[in-house]
Amino acid sequence: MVRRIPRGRVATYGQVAELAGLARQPRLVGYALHALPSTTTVPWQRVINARGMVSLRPGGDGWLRQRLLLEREGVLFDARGRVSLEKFRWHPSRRWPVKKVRK
DNA sequence: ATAGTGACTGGAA
DNA sequence: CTTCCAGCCACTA
Repeated sequence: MVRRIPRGRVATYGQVAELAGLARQPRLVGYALHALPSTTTVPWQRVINARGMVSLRPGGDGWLRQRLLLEREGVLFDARGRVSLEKFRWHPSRRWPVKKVRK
Protein backbone atom coordinates (compact mmCIF):
# COMPACT_ATOMS: atom_id res chain seq x y z
CA MET A 1 0.00 0.00 0.00
CA VAL A 2 2.77 2.38 0.95
CA ARG A 3 4.41 1.83 -2.41
CA ARG A 4 1.39 3.43 -4.04
CA ILE A 5 1.99 6.76 -2.36
CA PRO A 6 3.41 9.09 -5.03
CA ARG A 7 6.58 11.10 -4.61
CA GLY A 8 6.01 14.40 -2.88
CA ARG A 9 2.87 13.23 -1.12
CA VAL A 10 2.17 11.72 2.28
CA ALA A 11 -0.43 9.52 3.93
CA THR A 12 -1.24 8.90 7.58
CA TYR A 13 -0.93 5.58 9.38
CA GLY A 14 -4.68 5.44 9.74
CA GLN A 15 -5.15 6.17 6.08
CA VAL A 16 -2.79 3.41 5.02
CA ALA A 17 -4.42 0.99 7.45
CA GLU A 18 -7.83 1.84 6.11
CA LEU A 19 -6.80 1.44 2.48
CA ALA A 20 -5.04 -1.80 3.27
CA GLY A 21 -8.14 -3.26 4.85
CA LEU A 22 -6.79 -2.93 8.37
CA ALA A 23 -9.36 -0.49 9.64
CA ARG A 24 -8.70 0.80 13.11
CA GLN A 25 -5.27 -0.66 13.32
CA PRO A 26 -2.96 2.16 12.37
CA ARG A 27 -0.41 0.91 14.87
CA LEU A 28 -0.03 -2.22 12.82
CA VAL A 29 1.19 -0.03 9.99
CA GLY A 30 3.73 1.44 12.34
CA TYR A 31 4.94 -2.01 13.37
CA ALA A 32 5.27 -3.04 9.76
CA LEU A 33 7.30 0.00 8.82
CA HIS A 34 9.43 -0.39 11.90
CA ALA A 35 10.29 -3.91 10.79
CA LEU A 36 11.47 -2.86 7.34
CA PRO A 37 15.08 -3.68 6.56
CA SER A 38 17.40 -0.72 6.08
CA THR A 39 17.77 -1.80 2.46
CA THR A 40 14.05 -1.52 1.71
CA THR A 41 12.81 0.22 -1.40
CA VAL A 42 9.47 0.94 0.25
CA PRO A 43 8.91 4.72 0.51
CA TRP A 44 8.28 4.51 4.26
CA GLN A 45 9.05 8.18 4.73
CA ARG A 46 5.74 9.07 3.13
CA VAL A 47 3.78 7.77 6.10
CA ILE A 48 3.32 10.28 8.91
CA ASN A 49 0.86 10.64 11.77
CA ALA A 50 -2.55 12.30 11.74
CA ARG A 51 -1.05 15.46 13.22
CA GLY A 52 1.10 15.88 10.16
CA MET A 53 4.26 15.10 12.05
CA VAL A 54 7.04 12.56 11.76
CA SER A 55 6.32 9.90 14.36
CA LEU A 56 9.90 9.12 15.27
CA ARG A 57 11.88 10.40 18.21
CA PRO A 58 12.10 14.17 17.63
CA GLY A 59 15.64 15.12 16.81
CA GLY A 60 16.67 11.50 16.45
CA ASP A 61 18.49 10.00 13.46
CA GLY A 62 15.43 8.37 11.97
CA TRP A 63 13.41 11.50 12.49
CA LEU A 64 15.94 13.64 10.65
CA ARG A 65 16.36 11.13 7.86
CA GLN A 66 12.64 10.91 7.22
CA ARG A 67 12.34 14.64 7.16
CA LEU A 68 15.23 15.06 4.76
CA LEU A 69 13.87 12.39 2.43
CA LEU A 70 10.52 14.14 2.33
CA GLU A 71 11.96 17.60 1.82
CA ARG A 72 14.12 16.15 -0.93
CA GLU A 73 10.97 15.18 -2.78
CA GLY A 74 9.25 18.48 -2.25
CA VAL A 75 7.26 18.06 0.96
CA LEU A 76 7.37 21.23 3.05
CA PHE A 77 7.57 21.42 6.83
CA ASP A 78 6.57 24.49 8.81
CA ALA A 79 8.57 25.97 11.65
CA ARG A 80 7.08 23.48 14.09
CA GLY A 81 8.02 20.55 11.94
CA ARG A 82 4.58 19.92 10.62
CA VAL A 83 3.37 19.08 7.13
CA SER A 84 0.12 20.50 5.86
CA LEU A 85 -1.97 17.42 5.27
CA GLU A 86 -4.37 19.62 3.44
CA LYS A 87 -1.73 20.32 0.83
CA PHE A 88 0.32 17.16 0.78
CA ARG A 89 -2.09 14.38 1.65
CA TRP A 90 -2.30 11.72 -1.01
CA HIS A 91 -5.82 11.16 -2.32
CA PRO A 92 -5.76 7.78 -4.03
CA SER A 93 -7.89 7.48 -7.10
CA ARG A 94 -10.13 4.54 -6.58
CA ARG A 95 -8.90 2.07 -9.15
CA TRP A 96 -9.33 -1.41 -7.75
CA PRO A 97 -13.12 -1.52 -7.21
CA VAL A 98 -14.21 -1.76 -3.64
CA LYS A 99 -17.00 -4.07 -4.63
CA LYS A 100 -18.54 -4.22 -7.98
CA VAL A 101 -18.65 -1.54 -10.60
CA ARG A 102 -22.06 -0.72 -11.90
CA LYS A 103 -22.89 -0.72 -15.57
C1' DA B 1 -1.57 -16.83 30.27
C1' DT B 2 -0.37 -11.85 32.03
C1' DA B 3 1.50 -7.52 31.54
C1' DG B 4 3.93 -3.83 29.33
C1' DT B 5 4.73 -1.26 25.12
C1' DG B 6 4.13 1.40 21.18
C1' DA B 7 6.53 4.68 13.52
C1' DC B 8 -1.67 5.80 16.31
C1' DT B 9 -6.11 8.32 16.78
C1' DG B 10 -10.32 10.96 17.78
C1' DG B 11 -12.40 13.52 21.01
C1' DA B 12 -12.25 16.13 25.30
C1' DA B 13 -10.19 19.97 27.77
C1' DC C 1 -5.40 26.66 17.69
C1' DT C 2 -2.83 23.19 21.30
C1' DT C 3 -2.04 19.41 24.56
C1' DC C 4 -3.97 15.43 27.04
C1' DC C 5 -5.91 10.93 27.57
C1' DA C 6 -8.36 6.66 27.11
C1' DG C 7 -9.03 3.13 23.82
C1' DC C 8 -6.70 0.34 20.74
C1' DC C 9 -4.66 -4.46 19.75
C1' DA C 10 -0.54 -6.95 17.77
C1' DC C 11 3.66 -8.14 19.47
C1' DT C 12 7.12 -9.44 22.93
C1' DA C 13 9.04 -10.97 27.08
